[in-house]
Amino acid sequence: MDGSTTTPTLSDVARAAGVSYATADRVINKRGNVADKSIVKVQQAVVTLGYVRNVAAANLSRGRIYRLAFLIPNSKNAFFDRIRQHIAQITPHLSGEHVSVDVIEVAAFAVKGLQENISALLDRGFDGVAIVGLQSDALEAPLARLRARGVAVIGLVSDLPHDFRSAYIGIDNIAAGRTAARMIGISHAGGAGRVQTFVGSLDARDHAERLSGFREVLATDFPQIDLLDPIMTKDNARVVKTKAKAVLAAQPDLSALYNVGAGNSGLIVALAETKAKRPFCVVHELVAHTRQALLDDHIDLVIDQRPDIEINRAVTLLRALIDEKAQPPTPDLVPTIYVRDNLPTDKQTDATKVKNT
Amino acid sequence: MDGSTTTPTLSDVARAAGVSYATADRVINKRGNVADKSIVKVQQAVVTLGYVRNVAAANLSRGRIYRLAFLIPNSKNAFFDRIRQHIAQITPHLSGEHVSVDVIEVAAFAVKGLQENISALLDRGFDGVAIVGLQSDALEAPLARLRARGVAVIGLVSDLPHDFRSAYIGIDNIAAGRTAARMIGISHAGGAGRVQTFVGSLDARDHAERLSGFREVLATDFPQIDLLDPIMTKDNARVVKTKAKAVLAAQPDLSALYNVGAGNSGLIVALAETKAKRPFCVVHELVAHTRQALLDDHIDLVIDQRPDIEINRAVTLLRALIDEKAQPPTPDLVPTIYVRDNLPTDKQTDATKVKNT
DNA sequence: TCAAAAATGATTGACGTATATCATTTTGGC
DNA sequence: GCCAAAATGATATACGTCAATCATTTTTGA
Repeated sequence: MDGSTTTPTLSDVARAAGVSYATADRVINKRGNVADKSIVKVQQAVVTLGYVRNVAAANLSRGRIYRLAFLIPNSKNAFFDRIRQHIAQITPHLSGEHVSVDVIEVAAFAVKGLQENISALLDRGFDGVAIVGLQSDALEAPLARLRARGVAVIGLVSDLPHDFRSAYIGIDNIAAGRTAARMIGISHAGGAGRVQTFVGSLDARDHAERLSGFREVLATDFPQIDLLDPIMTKDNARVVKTKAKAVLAAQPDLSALYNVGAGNSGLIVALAETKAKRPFCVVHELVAHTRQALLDDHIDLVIDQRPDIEINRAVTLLRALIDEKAQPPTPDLVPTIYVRDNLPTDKQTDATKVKNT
Repeated sequence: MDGSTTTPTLSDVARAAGVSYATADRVINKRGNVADKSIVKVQQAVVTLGYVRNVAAANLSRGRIYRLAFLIPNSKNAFFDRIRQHIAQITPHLSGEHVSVDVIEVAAFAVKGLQENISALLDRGFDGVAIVGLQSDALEAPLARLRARGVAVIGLVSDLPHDFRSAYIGIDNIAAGRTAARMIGISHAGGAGRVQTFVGSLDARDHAERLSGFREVLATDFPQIDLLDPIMTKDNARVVKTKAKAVLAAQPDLSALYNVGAGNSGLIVALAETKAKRPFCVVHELVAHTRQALLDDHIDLVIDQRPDIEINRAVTLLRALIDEKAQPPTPDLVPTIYVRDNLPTDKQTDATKVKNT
């Protein structure tokens, strides 16, 4: 419809600007030694022609590969396993597009360790880095140095100090907490109730945010539901199990239960071993055992952040940042609610492929 | 870690196979006039070297652009508006990657019209087509002809006859119906109830599937909830409104309501105008008015299929099919549950961008 | 005004593939 | 063992960009 005008090349730009190809190239690639007026002429030609450089050709020429790094906590927890696994799965496909991905394991939740790992990235020649972050001033200096070298930096799952990264990819944890509360509210059908929450640590920003969102909605929209003080678990499954068993025994009229953090395997065991009718249960992150618990009817709801999608986004975004290219509008990441009926197929066990007939 | 072995080129393959570049090329691009033993030698070299052709270089060389078409019903409904809008938004970004997208409007739900539109694609030189399909034998012949020309064909949102497309991108509608039932069940907190469903037409495969999934779960897991016979609406908002008002008046003890199909704007008006305590309401597809209805507390849940994600997938998948390239493992599309607390930002009104600092 | 410095132009060879041409070698049929 | 047909090799150009070199022109400043 709009005429098949071929996309303009840098030669076209040079011609339109009335300069040589060499000069246009010097402007585009910021090689210096160009008069200001030439720069202006080229820039104008770029906008009037709508020139956008052919990244494929550019990469072909310079033999570029995108060197990416992911800093992931070394927690042996199922959620991060899922992340690591997904990265491993896409790596071979990415190498076909000339992007290499290194996963760097970081001591979990240790500011110092993360800080050192970030500093250690400096001379490794990465083009972009995605970091499962922490909110700490101590990270600002190393991040600033990294970015000064031209490395693209984004926060993943858990954010970094805002001014020291280009973007954050992850869900809104306040919204996640609010969603949990909404669902628990719905499950009470207007009746009264009593809810117990489990929290890893309130120093973890995501936990604190979820809990505050949860409280908000419960207080505002479901005042007839009592909220007990949260139980601290350090995200440890054994702790969760012990404390959950104690609570279930002590509070037989508990109507709902929300685990803000990790350690769900302990919770699931505790619930499975309870004879009495169990409370309505909401947890976070779909992994093998929470999936199974949904199917076994030991829990009711899983709120998931779809880390696989987050990782794909991170790769795409880092590439765009490295190429200094605009991103197309991207569907939002939202806290995803799973019940036993809308589960994705289990990729680990079940290898469903697209049929290429 | 694994040594920075450069990716092998076709010249490497030729050398390893002991043939000339020209012959290797003849094999790779199926130009014919090659002895069988040469074909074998080249193919072996390909696997031992792990050669994968550099698509970027190939496209650069042949100046290829991917010509894609989307066949979308011309329904003036908000859901398809959303699809059209998303396509329009990504089009400029895609053209930067040498893919052109044409949207072709098709008379809604008319087999004949769809059939003719598919036939009309034959000589338009498309490389790939995504079709919001119908299950009808009448489509088989034109689809077969299209694919015989080497055009990649996939079903979108609503599937095509299975053997005549390479893949289907859309949600599992049985799962969607089951999910609706699960949520309605939860909202009853074990109590009894009575549910009214609204259906556009049982000839529409997606509606029929949703309803059957819905029935299944309700019968199995929530037998104490009565399911009334579905009300037919032809997906017409006015019809929905009239019938909804009638039902709400006649059945004051209705505990839940599920609209399987379209016409939600009518339903929302009917609910807004009802004085009595309204039943628990579940509908499909997040658009401006269902979003607003969630916020206004006129409905409780929206089950969405995230058409924007589906479209992105369609584009990616078509490209992979055209290039005869393997797809990386892709996160599943699942029916997404929205409450008022986990809504995505509204792209229409609210332009949140990634900050590039 | 002249030399030095700065800017510009012209040109070239990669990168990996597609595609074409033409010459040469091998094969098959009789 | 000869000829046509089939297969193969050798080679060139193009795609759009990057990166480099060298020659030439323009500007600057004392």
